[in-house]
Amino acid sequence: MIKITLPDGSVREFEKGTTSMQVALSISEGLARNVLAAKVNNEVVDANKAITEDSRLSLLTWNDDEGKNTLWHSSAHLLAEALEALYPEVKFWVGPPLENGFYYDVDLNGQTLSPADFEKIEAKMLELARQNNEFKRTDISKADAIKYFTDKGDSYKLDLLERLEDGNISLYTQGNFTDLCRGPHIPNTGFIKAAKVLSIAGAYWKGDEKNKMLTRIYGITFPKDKELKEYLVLLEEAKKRDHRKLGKEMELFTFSEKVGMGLPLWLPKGAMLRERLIQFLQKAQLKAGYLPVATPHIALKDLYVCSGHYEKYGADSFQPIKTPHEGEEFFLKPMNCPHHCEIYKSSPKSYKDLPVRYAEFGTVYRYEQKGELHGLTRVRGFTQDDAHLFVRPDQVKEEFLKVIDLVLYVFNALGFKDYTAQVSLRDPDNKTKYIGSDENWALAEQAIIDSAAEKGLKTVVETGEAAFYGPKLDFMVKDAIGRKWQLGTIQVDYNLPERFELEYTGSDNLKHRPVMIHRAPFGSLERFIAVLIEHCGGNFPLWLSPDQFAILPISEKYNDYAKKVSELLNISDIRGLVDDRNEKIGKKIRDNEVNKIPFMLVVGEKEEADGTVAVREHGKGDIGTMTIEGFSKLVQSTIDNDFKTKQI
RNA sequence: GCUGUUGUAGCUCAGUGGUAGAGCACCUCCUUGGUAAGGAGGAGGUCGGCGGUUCAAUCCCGCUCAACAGCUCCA
Repeated sequence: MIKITLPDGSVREFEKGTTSMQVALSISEGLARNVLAAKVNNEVVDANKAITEDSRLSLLTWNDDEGKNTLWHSSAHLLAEALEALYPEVKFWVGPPLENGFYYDVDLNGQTLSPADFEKIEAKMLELARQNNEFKRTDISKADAIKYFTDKGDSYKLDLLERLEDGNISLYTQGNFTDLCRGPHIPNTGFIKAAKVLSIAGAYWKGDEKNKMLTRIYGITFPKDKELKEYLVLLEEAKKRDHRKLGKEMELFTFSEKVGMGLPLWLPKGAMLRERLIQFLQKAQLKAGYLPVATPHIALKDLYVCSGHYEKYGADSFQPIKTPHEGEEFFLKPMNCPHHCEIYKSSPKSYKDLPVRYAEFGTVYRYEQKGELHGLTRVRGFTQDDAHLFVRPDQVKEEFLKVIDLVLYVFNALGFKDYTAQVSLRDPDNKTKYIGSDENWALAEQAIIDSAAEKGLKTVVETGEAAFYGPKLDFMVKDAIGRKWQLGTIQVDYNLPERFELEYTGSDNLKHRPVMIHRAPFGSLERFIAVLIEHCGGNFPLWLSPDQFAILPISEKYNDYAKKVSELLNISDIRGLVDDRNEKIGKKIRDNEVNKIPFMLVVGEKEEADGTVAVREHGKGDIGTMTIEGFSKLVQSTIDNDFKTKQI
C-alpha cells in the first residue's frame, strides 16, 4: 500500500501502482470525468500513470493552467492527426501549447492552406476526438525511435531525436497518429469537445531565417462547446476595443508616413486626454514630495558613454547627430536617468537631503525594429512618466512603500482593479553578473518583498529575472476583458550611482553612495493610453474624457443658449462641445452617442425659458432635466466617485 | 531585419487591360424638427511611390515604402 496526500492535506491509502485516475474515481465519478492530468510530487504526468510510492497528488482539470496546457498539448497532436488524415504528405516539426491554445509547425510539402480549409480541419479534429482514442505512451529506445521516424519519412523528428538521450524517449499514439513526445497527455481525445483553427503563419524552422519556412497552424480547443463560443465572443470584443481602431475613430492620435513610422501624432482630443493624465499624476507627485525637473531631448555622446547606454544600445539606436564642430556628436536621449544623475550632481548632497525625488515627463527615442512597432504600445518616440529617487540604502523600503501607494492610487483612479506584483530577484547561483554589494542587494530584495507583502499585493517572485543593475517590481494588470498587460515598474539601480560617482555626505562626515530607484506608474503615456483605451473600450472615466458633454440644440433658434451653457460649464472646468449642425435632434443624439460623449445636453424652448438642460447619459439615455448648476454638480460627483478610493 | 497578406476619396470598402464607384464625413440649399440616421444638389482621387511589359496599366511584372499578422514559447 502507498499513501497519497491530497491538496487538502488528507491522506488516503491505495494499492501500489494505482493511477491518478483511479484515485479520482474513488473520490467521485464527476471529478474523474474532468481529470485531464495529474501532478504527482510537483511533476505533471498522465492521469493513467501508475503511482509507485508515497506521493502528494493534485488532480488537474480545466480550471488549472497545467490542465489547460495538457489539453492543448494533446489538441496539437489531434490537429496533427487531422492534418495527416487530410494531407498525407505533411511532415511535422513541433506542436506546443500556448497561453491561449496551441500551434503545430508543419511542412505541407508544397500544399497551401487558406482560411477556407480551416473548417475542414476542425471537422476532422472533432470527428477524431469523438472516437475517444486513448493517448497511449510507449517508452522506446533511441534506435527504435530513429527507425520509426526514418520509415515514416519524418526528417524533422529525426533532427529532434538527435539531441535526445537514449532511455528517455517516448512516443504517444492516439488513433492512427504517433508522435515523438515527452507528454503528458489527457486520457483520451474525447475530452476535446470544441476545436477552432485560428490562423496560419509562416515560421522558420528552429526560428532561424536561413532555414526553411514551415507553416504554423494556430488553434484552440475546449472541453465544452459553450466555452469556445465565449472565447470567440471575447476575440470579437478585443477587436472592437483595439486602440488603433478606436484611436482613429475617436480622433485621438494618428501616424504619418512623412513623419515616420512609430512616431505618434497626438490629435487635439488625444492630447487633451494626455494632458489630463499628466496633470493628474503631477498633482499626486507634488503631494508625495517629488521635485519637477526638465531636460533636453539630446545630449552629448559622453553622457551615454558614462551611463553605459552607449555601449549597450549605441549600435542599435538612432545614429548620432553631427554638428559643424569636428568630432562633436549628440544622441537622442533613450532614457532620462543620465540627465537626472547630472542634476543630482549639480550640488553637493547631505544625508539630510535624501531622499531626493526628480520627476519629469520625459520624451525618449529608441530605434525599435520595424517589425516590433505596434500602434501605441511599441513606438520609437514616447513620453515616460519618469522619476528617479536618490535614497540612502536604509530608505529603500520606505520609498518603495510610497511608490507602491502612488501606483495603486493611479490604478484605482483609472479603474484597473485586478493587478499582480511581479518581483524580479537575482539568480542566487550566479551572483557575479550583478553590480552592487551583496548586502545592498539582500537589503533591497528584502525591502521589495516586504513592501509588496505589507501592501497586501498579490505577488509572483521571479528568481533570476532581475536586471544586472538591480531588483525590480513590475505591475501586471488585468483589463476589463481579462487580458494581462505590464504597466507600472519600480526598479532599484546600483549601477548608475556608481558610474556617475554620485555621493552624499553622511552623518559620519564621510562620502556615501546613494541608491537610485527608477519608477513609472504609467510606464509610458503612449502604452498606458493604449491599454486604457482597450480596458474601457473608449469609454473613458469622465474626468479623462476629452469631451465631457455635447450640447444639442433642438433647432438653430437655441444655438445661442447652447453656447451660453457651454461657456458656463467651461468656467466650472467642465469641457465639451456644442453640436450646432443643421440636423434633427435624433441625428445629433445618434452621432454623439456613437462618439461616446459621456453626457448630452438637449436644449430647446423649455430649457432656455427655465435655464435648464435635459440630460442624456451615454449608454443610459434620458436621465431628466436639471439646472446648469445641477448638471455641474452631477459631473463633479461622478468624478469624485471615480476617485473615491484611498488617497495618498 | 526575415516571411506572408494588404495599400483605390477624410473614413469604411466595391471595381475594371481602354485613366474609377458606393456609404459615411464635408460644402450649398430646402427644412427649424423634442431624444439613435429629414430631403435635394455639389465638391473631392496622378487608384502608396518608382521602373518595366503593352497601342493602352489602377489592374500584369520587378523594385520600393507603409500598414497588418507571424518570426520568443524547441517532443
